[in-house]
Amino acid sequence: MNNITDDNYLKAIYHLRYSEKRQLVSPTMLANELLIKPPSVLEKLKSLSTRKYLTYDKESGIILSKVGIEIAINVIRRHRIWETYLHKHLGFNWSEVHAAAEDLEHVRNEKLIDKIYEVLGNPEFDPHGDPIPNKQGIFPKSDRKLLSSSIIGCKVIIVGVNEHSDSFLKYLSEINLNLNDKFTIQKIIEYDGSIQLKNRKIEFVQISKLIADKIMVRCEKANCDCK
Amino acid sequence: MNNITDDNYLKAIYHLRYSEKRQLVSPTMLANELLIKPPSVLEKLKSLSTRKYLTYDKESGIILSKVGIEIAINVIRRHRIWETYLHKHLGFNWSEVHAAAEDLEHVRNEKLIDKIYEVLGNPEFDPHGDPIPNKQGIFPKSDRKLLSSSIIGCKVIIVGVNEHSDSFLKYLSEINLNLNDKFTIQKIIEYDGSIQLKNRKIEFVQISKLIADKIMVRCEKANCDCK
DNA sequence: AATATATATTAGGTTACCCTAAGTTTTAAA
DNA sequence: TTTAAAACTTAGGGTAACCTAATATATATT
Repeated sequence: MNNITDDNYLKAIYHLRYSEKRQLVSPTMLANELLIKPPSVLEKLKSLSTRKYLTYDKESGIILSKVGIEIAINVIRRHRIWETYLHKHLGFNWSEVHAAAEDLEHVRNEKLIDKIYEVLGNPEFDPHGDPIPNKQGIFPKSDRKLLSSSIIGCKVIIVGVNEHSDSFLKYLSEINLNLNDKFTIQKIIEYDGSIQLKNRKIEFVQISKLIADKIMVRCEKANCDCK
Repeated sequence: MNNITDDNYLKAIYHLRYSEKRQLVSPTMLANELLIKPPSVLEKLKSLSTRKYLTYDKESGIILSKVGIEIAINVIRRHRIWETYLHKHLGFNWSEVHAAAEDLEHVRNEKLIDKIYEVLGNPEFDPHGDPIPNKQGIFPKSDRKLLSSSIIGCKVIIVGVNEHSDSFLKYLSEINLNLNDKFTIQKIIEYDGSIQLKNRKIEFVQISKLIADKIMVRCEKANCDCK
């Protein structure tokens, strides 16, 4: 609880570098991510680099040190474990867990996080399908791909989303797309990349490419040609 | 999570005024309670009084406003609900719950606290026997008195403790005194006020006045002369 | 009452974290 | 390649929350 600001900077840097996969993380990108101004970021970077959590220079951008990565992964771990707990044990839905976890992720009580992790049965994925690192900081493997990269005939199972906004998650709930649902790809409209899906319960649903780009799936059709 | 410092000041003032029952709360008392220096307290009091959470002058001392009391009670409520949850649902013991709850009490997520309160069945007392205010801020009634005020023959049930330190709680566990245990007062040593207790499981245990002053009990002997 | 002690208060300083304004340096477009 | 736009950086400022040192005011003690 004492280093909330540190937590948030390191988490944001990690996110840009390893989730959004930017090969260079700049101060301005960080400023946008954290909704603060670049000079504030510059100042904080000095402090974080003095403490060896990262290095920064204009050519290479911001690079987390080993310790910096460890801290960031731990914050992410706490966040995702809490999200899972709120969802599974306390009846929070998809779109509610994130906000609460934003606070809970800063509570550094090892016994607490170990305990709820254990109670949950050491889950590998949170309610958005995001992987939960184990206590050693290792992320579980998964063969997820973008729904938008599916082809006709794929039998996909929804394993995650790349956007956690309220409006996005509410939309998915409205059209009855939920984590772990299975669908067959019925048709792909070439012109705009829209995708038509169906399964037993849902005879027909069409989603735009924009949406399909934010949904992660695993294809379970044997010998499918999808990559 | 945004007003952790406010929370802690208001909680400490409330505690001094209503739990320790000081009829006047002074800046120095607050400083000692919060482990900071008096000038820091004076400064913060200005801010809190500007925002109408309290008034302060040397004659009357620090007096919480209605809103100030409300906020303090809410912090206490969250703290005690979390303590209860950690104890009942997550296997934390007496001496572990306090530290974790110190952080969790600052998480202002109404749905979260409502939910765990509900899951617990709207408990009236926390694992230390302290009363949990309901959502309206009303504390449950209880007829607790100090163990040190008991007399020979009292049949007491331990309903709470007035100190939450690790060492104190560990000592109680060591001598096998736990919340809700029942004992008969066997003997009181006049010279120093030490008290000898027994029950089915424990043939003999003697505790000093210092300890007895920190244990709250309810006497269940009919027509007992104890006050 | 005089003195010692404790409390209250003011003054001034530090660090963390944020800001705006204004140059500098890149990068990209014309 | 000159110019315009974007990103980087420095300078200087503000607020919150802490501090020490020093003074003022009570409160006790002798």
